[in-house]
Amino acid sequence: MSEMQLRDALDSLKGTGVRITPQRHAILEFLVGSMSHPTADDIYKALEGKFPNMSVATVYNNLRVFREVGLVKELTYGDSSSRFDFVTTDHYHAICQDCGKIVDFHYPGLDEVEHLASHVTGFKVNNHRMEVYGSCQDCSEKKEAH
Amino acid sequence: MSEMQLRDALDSLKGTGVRITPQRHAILEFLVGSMSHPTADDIYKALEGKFPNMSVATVYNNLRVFREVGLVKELTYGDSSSRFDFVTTDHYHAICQDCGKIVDFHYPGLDEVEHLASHVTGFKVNNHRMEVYGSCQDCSEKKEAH
DNA sequence: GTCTTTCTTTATAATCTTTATAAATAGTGT
DNA sequence: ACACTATTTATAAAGATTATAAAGAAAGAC
Repeated sequence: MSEMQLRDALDSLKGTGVRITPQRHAILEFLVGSMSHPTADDIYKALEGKFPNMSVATVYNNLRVFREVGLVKELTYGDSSSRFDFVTTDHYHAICQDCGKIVDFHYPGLDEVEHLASHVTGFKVNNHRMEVYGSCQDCSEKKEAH
Repeated sequence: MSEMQLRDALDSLKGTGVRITPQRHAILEFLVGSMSHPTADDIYKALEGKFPNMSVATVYNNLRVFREVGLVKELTYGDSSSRFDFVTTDHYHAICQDCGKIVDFHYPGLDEVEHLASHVTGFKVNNHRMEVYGSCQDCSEKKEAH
């Protein structure tokens, strides 16, 4: 199924006139297969084996291209570096403040919030972002055991 | 009324054993009076006149102290630098993707989301974050006029 | 298949934000 | 006013991201 996602992504790139290079292919493939919301550097390191000469700039450039086309979302938390998430279906993130783990979860409709916000602020609202913060199961258990 | 907020904030600092220096006073005062969600550099520049010798590190250090005490929230969006928001009542942000303007708006309860997330992921959820993105009134009008 | 054009990659340096360090300075309670 | 300790300052360092220019590779035309 993730192969289908990858193929769709590649088609979508072709449709917008973006060239498909081996590096782009590999970055997309890694993102689709990754459940871990990697940083640019994670991706760079992960592909070092396959592309020993690849530049960090290439990773950043292509992540920007993917973001502009809408294939990838950039997540910015408190920590220093952005994380990147392949856009599949709408989901939100639960983030552990102790170990940094990120877990996806679904929630039906926050459209109402968009409508209210639009009404109150006069904005034309396109999308929104939401996360919940706390301690994941492992970390809460560790804390309870002192 | 913002004087009251400032006094409360200073009291709250004293209560936690944090010393009140002229720099801290000024940074808090600026944050309370500012509706613009400034960056650390904005604050630094704004106080240059009053404190010609103040170091950037002082601004960062104190913003961290304020954040740890809970007086200030750090907002990280896609752009390079964090913004800082004096915590008053719970509110959310609408962010213009064209001009960067940030407008506050209130929304009753997203507690339900926290509960669901907690149930689905096993997290102990402490808090959440939400923003809506779009075009502010000025920018949408400009776009319609071609 | 080859050519040509244009986009992309690479390597490197530069920029910008944020943090670390150590010495000098200033709050706070007594 | 004194002493203790936190804070500020100045500076340097770290880390992430972007800019630049030359070399290399996609994609379509022939």
